[in-house]
Amino acid sequence: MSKPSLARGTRDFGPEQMAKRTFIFDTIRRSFQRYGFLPLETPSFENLSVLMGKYGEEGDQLLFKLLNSGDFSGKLTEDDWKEGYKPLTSKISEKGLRYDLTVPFARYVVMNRGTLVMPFKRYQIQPVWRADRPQKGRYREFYQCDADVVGTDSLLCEAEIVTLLHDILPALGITDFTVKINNRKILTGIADVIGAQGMEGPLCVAIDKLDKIGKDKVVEELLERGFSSDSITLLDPIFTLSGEGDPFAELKSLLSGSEIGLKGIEELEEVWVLVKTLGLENPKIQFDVTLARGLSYYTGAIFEVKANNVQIGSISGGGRYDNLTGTFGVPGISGVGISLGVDRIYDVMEELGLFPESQKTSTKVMISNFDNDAFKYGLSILPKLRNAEINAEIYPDSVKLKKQLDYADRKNIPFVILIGSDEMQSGLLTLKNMKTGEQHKLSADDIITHLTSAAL
RNA sequence: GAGGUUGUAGCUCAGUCGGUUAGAGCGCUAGAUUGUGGUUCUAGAGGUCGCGGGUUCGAGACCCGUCUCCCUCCCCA
Repeated sequence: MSKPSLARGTRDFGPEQMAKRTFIFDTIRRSFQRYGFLPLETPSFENLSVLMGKYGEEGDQLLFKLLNSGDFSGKLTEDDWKEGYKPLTSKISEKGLRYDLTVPFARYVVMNRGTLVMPFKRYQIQPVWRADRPQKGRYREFYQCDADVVGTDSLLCEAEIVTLLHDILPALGITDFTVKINNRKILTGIADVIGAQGMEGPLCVAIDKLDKIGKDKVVEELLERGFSSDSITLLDPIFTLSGEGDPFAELKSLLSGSEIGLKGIEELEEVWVLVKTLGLENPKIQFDVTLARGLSYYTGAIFEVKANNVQIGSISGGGRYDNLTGTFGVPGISGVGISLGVDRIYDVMEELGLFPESQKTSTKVMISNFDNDAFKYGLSILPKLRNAEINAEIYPDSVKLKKQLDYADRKNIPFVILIGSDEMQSGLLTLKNMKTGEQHKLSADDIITHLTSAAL
């Protein structure tokens, strides 16, 4: 017999936490629905052939792989062991836990493309798993809330993602946030212009750290990653490019030699215009050339949302992927989406004290259990309360009143009905208000009326 | 995956240089109070000192391994 323990990076959610989490889920779901997204659920695990290769090399490593069931090692040879763990893994594992909701969604779209109404807008709220090393705000099991549109190139989708975020976050009480936006095409353009074609991958990784480690360290890293010093010199104006003034105009002259780079800027300008047309006042959006995001499938706009004044990573991220379904044999379906991290949003709200008070009350009234006769009498009252839509319970054991009231107190139950011989004889039950301590003798019907109208 | 750090009662934590029976606060249980919660008082229960090995006459403390928490890198929600 060993002490029970939680698997690394996982958590239980007690009743109190669940009340808060449900609040977050409900708020997000309501906004998704208001924008016309339809619900979808996909399995917790998928064939590895679906998941592998979609998140870069790093991502493949972070996939939780499921060991084949049964005699998974029966057909292995000595050589299989000697080849190392990577080839071995593919021989003993064919399935893995989902890493995000976007790839399973792409799989779903491909498999159902004949029946879907295009453009298809879906939302999906489910847990995902990553074999990461846990840290503050980083878990191995966490929920994502995704909303994606596939089957249209319209930049309205990007603009609607911006307004959607401005709907959800303030509804949760998070008012101080920044939606950072960039475009992969701009990053590609930069790589072209500085003579490092095709190297936007490593360029992104390094440039992404600018605000964290500073220009000098970024330059250092770029040199290590094989960029020539000429290229880095050409990159210089990018470093000094700030969100102020008209960064687009500045960038345009820098990228004048790159068709794709200019396209990226054009797209972003269009998004800005659409956001304004949609009537969003004081949009908290910021163009950030250094925003890169590692996920390899993004091709257009990329988003990241940061809650300000808290030490927690981004609470949301997303972007446009032109060819995600291409890897499943169906090219030409463009999609764009956003993913919100409930667990990080929870941490942010906890840190800022944003959860509304008194969500705790679940039972409104408890019937006491004085003795066997009173218990039976109470059982006849209980369904009347419930039929009147009042959350009610009866104490199951005939123990001392002290204990029963203590139970009600600790469970935050605002009212208790006391039933003894007097009450049974007269039919007038004692209703006790746990907050004020007041008691009144009332008929069962009057109690129902009173509880239905009571503010609590 | 690399580095650092933590682990003692349900919770938060003391525990000196390696030395007798490992402590406190909070919580929990019971009573003071035979039909009344929160406050108060009294009593009580509760420990494989993360786990495994080692050094020692003797280990909660020292050494090695391992797991876990938290942190940095990498990457991400």
